[in-house]
Amino acid sequence: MNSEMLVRITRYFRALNRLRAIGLEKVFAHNLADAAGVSAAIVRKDFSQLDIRGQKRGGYEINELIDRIGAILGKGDAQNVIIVGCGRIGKALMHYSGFEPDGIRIVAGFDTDPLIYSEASYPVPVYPISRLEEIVGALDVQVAIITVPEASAADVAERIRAAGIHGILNFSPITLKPHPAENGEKTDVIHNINIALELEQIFYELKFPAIR
Amino acid sequence: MNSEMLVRITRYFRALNRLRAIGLEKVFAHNLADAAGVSAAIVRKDFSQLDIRGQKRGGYEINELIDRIGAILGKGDAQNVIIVGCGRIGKALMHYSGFEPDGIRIVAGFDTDPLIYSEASYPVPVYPISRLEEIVGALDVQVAIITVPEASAADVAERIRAAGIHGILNFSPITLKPHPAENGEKTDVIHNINIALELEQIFYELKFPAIR
DNA sequence: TCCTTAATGTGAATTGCGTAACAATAACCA
DNA sequence: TGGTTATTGTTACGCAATTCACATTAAGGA
Repeated sequence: MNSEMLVRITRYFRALNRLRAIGLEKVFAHNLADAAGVSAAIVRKDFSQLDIRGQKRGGYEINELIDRIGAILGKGDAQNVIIVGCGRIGKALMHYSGFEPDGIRIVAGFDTDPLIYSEASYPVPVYPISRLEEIVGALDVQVAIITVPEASAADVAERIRAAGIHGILNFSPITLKPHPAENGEKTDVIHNINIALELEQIFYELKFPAIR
Repeated sequence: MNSEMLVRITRYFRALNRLRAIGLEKVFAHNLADAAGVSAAIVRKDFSQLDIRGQKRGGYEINELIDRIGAILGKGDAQNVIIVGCGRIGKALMHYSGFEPDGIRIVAGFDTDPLIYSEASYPVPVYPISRLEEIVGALDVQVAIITVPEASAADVAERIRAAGIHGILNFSPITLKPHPAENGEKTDVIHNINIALELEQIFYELKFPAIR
C-alpha cells in the first residue's frame, strides 16, 4: 500500500457510499473508476492487491467493498483532532460540518492570545496553548491541525510533537518535515497544505497547458 | 515539466527569495536542496532541464535564478482570484495575508445569500452570484476559489466555467474534474483540496507506518 | 445446450522519475 | 604554472506504478 493508492481507496470509499445512498448494490470497475477519477485498470489492480474479489460479469458488491475498505481505513476507531491556532481559518474549520460523516471529531482548540481563548463562542473548548500537554493527555488526540501564522509554525509543530502527537495537518506556508524516526519512536505523519502554492500552480498550468 | 517539478520550482523560488533576503548572492545545489527539502541531484537536474546554467565550483547566481524562475512562474502578470462562497472558510481566505507576497490578489467574492453579500465588512467587494459573469468580465480573473457547500459545488463550478474561468481551487468535498477539452477550448485546471480526506489519510498512515 | 458477450484478474510491457555515478570544468593554492 | 578540489551537468540505471493485453469466467439468450 503506497500513498497514491491510499488516496485512491479513500476516494473509492466515498464514491461507494454515495452509490449505495442512491440505491445501488453492485458496481463495475469502470463505474467506480469514473466516480473516483481514475482508470478502470487501476481499480481492478487495487482490489486485486487488497484481495477483494468481484464476480465475473457481475461486478463488485458495494456493501462488501464498503466493509472491507472501511476496515482498512480504520473506521470505527476514535479519530480525535485538535486545532492549534484559532484565527479565522482555525475557527472556520471548527465550525466545518464535513468531518462528522467521516467519524472525525474536533475536540479542542488552542491559541496563545487570551482575547481568543477567553471568548466563549466556539463549538468546542479553546484553551491557552500552555495547557496543550495536559488536555492532549486527557483526550486521546492523535492529530493536530496547525493554523497559526508562518512565524510560529515551526515552534508550534515542535511543541505538538513533544506532546506526543505525531499526525499533523499543516496549513501554514512553512513546509513542515517529519523528524527522522529514532530508536523505536513513532514516525511523524505530516501533510502540508499551502494554499498560495496551489494557486501559483494553477496559474502556471493555465499558462502552459502542455503540462496536461 | 511535470507537476512534481512545478511544485519543486515554486519551492526553489520561495527559498531563493529568503536566501536573497539574508544577503546571499550565490547558492549551491545542495544548499537549495536542503532549503527546499529535496536532493541535490534533482536540483541540478531540474535546472538542467530548464536550461539554467551555474558556474562550476561557483554555484548558481540567486538573482538570475529568481529572474528565470519568476519568468517561468509568470510573476509580474496579474494573478487575480475570486472567491465563490463567502461562508466561514471563504471569509477566512479573503482576510488571508499570505497571498500578497506571491502577487496573488483576491479581487471579489460571490454568494447567493443576500444576508452575506449585503454585509459591508469585507476586505474586498462581495456580489450576488448572479453578477458573476459581469464582474469577471470586468476584472481579468483567471482563477476561482470554491468554498461552497457540497450540494452546490458542481453547479457553481459549471457556472464558473461558463463565465470563462478555467482555473479552480476547490475546497468542497466533491472532487471536481476538468471538462474534456473540445475543439480548441481552453482546458480546465482544477485542484481539489479535501480537508477531511487529508485527515483520513493521516490517521491511516499513523495506523500503518509501513507506508513509510 | 451452446454461443456470445461482458466483465474480472493478472502477467508483461511501458513509462516516468529519482538516484547514483562520473566526466567536465573552473576556482583556488602553492 | 600546475595540481588539487569542489561543484556542475549529464548519462545510465533501477525501481515503482500504470497501462496494456488477454486469458478466464460467468451470465444470458436463442
